[in-house]
Formats: sequence, C-alpha cells, structure tokens
Amino acid sequence: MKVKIVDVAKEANVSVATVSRVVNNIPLVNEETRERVLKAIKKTGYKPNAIARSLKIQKTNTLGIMIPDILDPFYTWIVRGAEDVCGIYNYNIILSDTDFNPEKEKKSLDVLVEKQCDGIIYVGKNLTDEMRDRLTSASCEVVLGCVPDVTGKLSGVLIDNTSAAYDLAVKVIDAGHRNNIIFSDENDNGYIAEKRLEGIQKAYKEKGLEFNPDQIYHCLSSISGGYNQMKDILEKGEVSFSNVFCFNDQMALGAIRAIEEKGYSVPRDYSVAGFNDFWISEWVTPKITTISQPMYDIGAVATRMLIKMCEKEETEMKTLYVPYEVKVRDSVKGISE
Amino acid sequence: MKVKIVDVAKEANVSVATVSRVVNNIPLVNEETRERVLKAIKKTGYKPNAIARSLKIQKTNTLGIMIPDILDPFYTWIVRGAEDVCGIYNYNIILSDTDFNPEKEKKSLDVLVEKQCDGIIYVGKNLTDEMRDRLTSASCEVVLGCVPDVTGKLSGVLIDNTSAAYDLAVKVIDAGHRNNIIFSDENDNGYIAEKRLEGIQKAYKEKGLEFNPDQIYHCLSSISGGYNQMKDILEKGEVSFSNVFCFNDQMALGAIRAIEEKGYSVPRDYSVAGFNDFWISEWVTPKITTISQPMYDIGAVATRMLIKMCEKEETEMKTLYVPYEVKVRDSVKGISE
DNA sequence: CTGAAAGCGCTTACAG
DNA sequence: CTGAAAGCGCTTACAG
Repeated sequence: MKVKIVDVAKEANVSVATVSRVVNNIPLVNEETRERVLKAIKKTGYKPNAIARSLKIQKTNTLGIMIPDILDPFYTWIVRGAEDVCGIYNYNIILSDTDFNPEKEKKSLDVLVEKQCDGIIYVGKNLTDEMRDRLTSASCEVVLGCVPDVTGKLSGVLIDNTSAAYDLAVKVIDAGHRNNIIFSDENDNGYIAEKRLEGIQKAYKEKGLEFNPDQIYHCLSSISGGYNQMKDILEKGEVSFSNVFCFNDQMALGAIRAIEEKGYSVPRDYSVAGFNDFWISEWVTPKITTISQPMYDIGAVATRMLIKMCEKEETEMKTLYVPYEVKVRDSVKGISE
Repeated sequence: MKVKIVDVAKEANVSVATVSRVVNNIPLVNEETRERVLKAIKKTGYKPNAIARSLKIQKTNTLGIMIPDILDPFYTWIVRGAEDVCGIYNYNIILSDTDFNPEKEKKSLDVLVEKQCDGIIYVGKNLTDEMRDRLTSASCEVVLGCVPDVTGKLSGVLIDNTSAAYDLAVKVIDAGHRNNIIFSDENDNGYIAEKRLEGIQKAYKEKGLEFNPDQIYHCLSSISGGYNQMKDILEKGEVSFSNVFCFNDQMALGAIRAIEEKGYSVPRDYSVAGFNDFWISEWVTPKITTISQPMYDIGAVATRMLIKMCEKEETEMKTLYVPYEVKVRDSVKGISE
C-alpha cells in the first residue's frame, strides 16, 4: 500500500496540514515539529502524490510538446532544449509525435489539455487556421515553435526562413549557379516551404534570374526521399541544373549519394545545398553547405517563454526570431563565406 | 473558466453521475439521456479533467521513460517505438533524459513516481545495484530496456551483446584482422561495454589470439569522441592495428574521418567496425559495417510489456532477448557475409 | 505555530 | 435507468 500524507501525520503525531507544510517547505512550522515530520517521512518512505496536489492547486507542472517526429534530429534537438529548461524549473514533458497528421494533432492536443498540461509547445512546418484556433482557445498556455501565428494571438520562436533562404540563395547564385532545382517538402502548402521559396525567389529576382515553378520537386524530406528524387532526375536526364536546394540536410545527403552513385561527384559535377544543419552534416563527405538553425535554443527559449506564461510572469504574446547562420562547407562549388 | 462535469450536468438536466457514465461510455444509460448529455457536452465544450479522474481511479495512463539522452539516435528510436505503442493503448509518455548521471536518474525516478506514472521504462547502458533496488521497490511497474536485471526481479528487453560482439569479432578476425583496438565507453564499468568485451574476448580465444587490455580505449561515445581518440592514436603513431571495434556507429564515423584526415583510407589502410547501426550508417562513405539492433522494437516491446503489467494482464517477470544482425558493409576490409 | 474542514473534479457502489 | 453521496490525496483559508 502506498503511504499517504495521513500516514505520516499519524506517525509524527501531527495533522496532515502540518505535514503538507513541511513537505512544501512552508516556513511557519516549529523546528522541532518539522524534524519530527521529516523523520516520519523518511521512516514511512512517503512520496507526495503529485496528481492529488495538481488537482488541488490546479497546476501540474507538466508541459506538452507536439512535434511531427522525434526521429527527425531537427525536432529531437528542440525536445532536448525544452527538456533541459524544464529540468531547471521543475517541469516535465509529455511527448507527442504527430507525424504531420492533422487528426493526430487534434487528438494529441485534446489529450494534453485533458491531462491538464500547464502549457503546450506546438512545433510544426505549418499551422492551419483550424489548429491555430484550437490552440488559441485551448485552456492552457501555448507557444509555437518554428512556425508563427500570423494573427499574433500566439507566441512563437523561429528563424526567419525567407531571409535565411535568401542569404543562402544569393551565395549560391553568386558562386555561379544560375540553374538550380529545389527539393521541397512532399507538398508545398506549408508555411516553412513557402517562406523559403519566397526567399529563393527574391534572390532570383535580384540577380536577374527567372524563377520557374517546374524547378520545384516535392519529395519526402528524408535521406531516401532526396535520394530517390535525385536518382529519378538523373536517370531521366531531362533536367539540367548545377545545384539543388534541399529543404533539409537529410534530403541533401540522399541527393549527394544518388549523384555519386551515377558516377558523378559533388561538388565537382553537381552542387547540393541543404537546410537546418543536422548534426551529421559536417561529418559526411562532402560536408554539407547549409543553413544552421539553433534548434536546441528554439526548444529552450520556447519553453522558457511558456513557463513564464504558466507562472504569470509574462502575459504579452510575441513572435521571437532567433538567429540562423549560413554554413559554407563543401557541397556547393565555388561558394565563398 | 473551465467547464466541468457539473456544468454539463446542469445543462443536460441530469446528475454528474450520468454525465460521467456517458463520458466513459458505460452502456447502462438511456439512449435519449445519452443524446441530451452528448449535446450538452458539445455545447459547453466540456473536456474531462484527466487529473481528477486519475486521482479517483488511481491510474494515470501515463508512462515515464528514463533514457540517457534523446539526442543519441539509438535512444530516439526506442522512444519512438514506445510512443507508438502508447498511442495504440491510450497512454502518454513523460520523457526524462538522465545523461548517465546517477543523481539525475534518482531525481527523475522520484518525479515519475510522484506524478503517479503507471509504469516506467528504464533505459541505460548499465544498471547499478542501487538503481535496481530503487526500481524494484518503486510503487509502479517497471521494464528495463537494453540492460537486464540479473536478479530477475525486473523485466527487460535487449539484445545479447556478448554474442553480437562475438559474431562481429569472428567475422572481422576471419577477414584477417588479427590486430584490433577497441573504442569502448568513457568508462568500462557498464554492463553493455562489459558484455561486448566478453564477446570479443571469446572470439579472440577461439581464434587463438591474445587479448590485451591495452587495446581498449575509453572515449566519449560520440562522433567527436571517436574522432579525437583516433586522431590522437594516429598522431602518436605508437599503436599498430588494422581494425578498430567501436562500441557505437558515431564513434566509428568519427574514427573514419580522423583516419581520412591523416591521409589514409578506410578500409584500404584501416578498417573500422561500428555497433548499433544508426540510421546514417549506410549513407556515409564508407558505409559502416556494424551490428544492427532493433531499437524501435526494443522500445515498442518494452512498452507493450509494461502496459500489460499496468493492466494486470501480465505479472510474470522476464528478460526478453531480441534479435540483432551483423551488417556487413564497406568499412571493414576483407569481411564477408 | 497548529489543526479541522472544505474543496479540487472526477467515479462508483449503493439505493431506488 | 438515474441520482445522492462518499472518497481519491492533497492544500489552504480560517480559527484558535
């Protein structure tokens, strides 16, 4: 049988109120009494029931985090950042993979709300109006990661995808690549893909290049997604290009392998640019030129904001843009810092 | 204000008991009444408070998972396996990174118990007696991942590390590598490192090779850990070897890069064998020869066992050994399937 | 400084 | 088929 507060109260010959006070470090307890209670706690092996406490104080000290897929290192780092901050402030995290699946997202949100999470971090590549409304009207605090709420009702932490893509594209174009293709997401109706496309188009415009939607390919944002797409292109041999912009580094790595498999070399014959800078990118050959995002920080900052909101230290909503960095490495020919 | 069960009871002109019954799908409710309640729920936007429910029914439908570090893809896959199984049975997961830190482990266990997790999955490279005792006497169900309880009191899911290392070592030795070094963990007092060492030693013995503890190097089990160690060895130039056994693929990748950086080639000049088969291993050059573990399955199976225990469908403790596979790829010279 | 008591939002035996 | 009431294990205003 689990020991509960009344058991230690009996053991220490005090009321449950007193036990509660020493457990919660409330000062106004006689030192002797405190000692006695402490001893009783140790003797009985009492562990407070956080569920009962939560029900009473209407606070669980747990946060929910909704991410597409913990297996994608991009999101893994966000979760780690979130967890570390939670550790500091004595919160815990309920993890929920949503697989870009709207049904899973809805269900996940409901469960997290029902489990009385004090707050929820929603991370994704896109935020539908419906999801935004649900999050806005949820009975707990919410912070977005990687995606903003254009209506300004929800706080968020992310990078400026347009300007990041623009910066990269300018460098790539300046390196002489006037003929690029793009490996975007499976479907391009997502916020992030859209913004990055905007950035690339802006660079094209400035550099006097024509942007043609045919240059966009939609593939799975995984290594094999990039691999298969590139293999297909090379085998058909109908497209000419000197560089491919991949919307994440996994796709870039896959594309590189497909190119090599066909007997070509990166960056000698084809260049490949990535995005996100996952932790392997500087350990593969060639090292991938990419945009690095402070994923860990995005998770950490979003969590800190959320906790502040949960503890009413912060009530103002804001969208925070964190810095990114162009990582010039070896997979794009002719590019300079 | 959050709407609670009494609010919908009023709205539907029934008692809270009746509302509770329809919420929980208890059959003995008049169809009309049910309709009325359902309507009231929809109208009020009622969401049950799972915390209150948990307190009453003494079950939270949440599991805790203690892992060293979610950033290590090995553990990431375990978590994903766990989460998917949780999704099926309507459980949630509280994630807890312990960083191989005993203090963090203790604290984490306490918190998970206090938050009334129905069960806990403990994943690690080692299980100290103290931790085993704490887990055994915890007031919730426990399943171990990757590490067994030698006393048989706790269930576990893992591969047979000794025989896996043995199988790999035999192949490597048969390929002509009679001069190997080993990159183990930072400290070798862990269960997994010990078992793998045993496997290698067994192979040595069978093949008539002499095993010398000097061949073991202790480094961080990360890419840079393997990289730095190998760089150091090569620069000092005092050790001769033709192959290095790395106790995970990250170290192997790092070692490969260090070797290449010194102007050598893998596997032409040196061979490198990995362990665990993380998802990048067949996409790097050279592809890493390694042991693949069904990480996802370990997480999934452990979780299924745990849920069965939580729901009293299973009470017998058992240690389950799941199959591993030797993945012969390109990083070890002369090796055959 | 300490305790009795109400109440957090549910579920469920019990009675009808 | 439905409802009144007890109780899950805590916290905390209130009284002393």
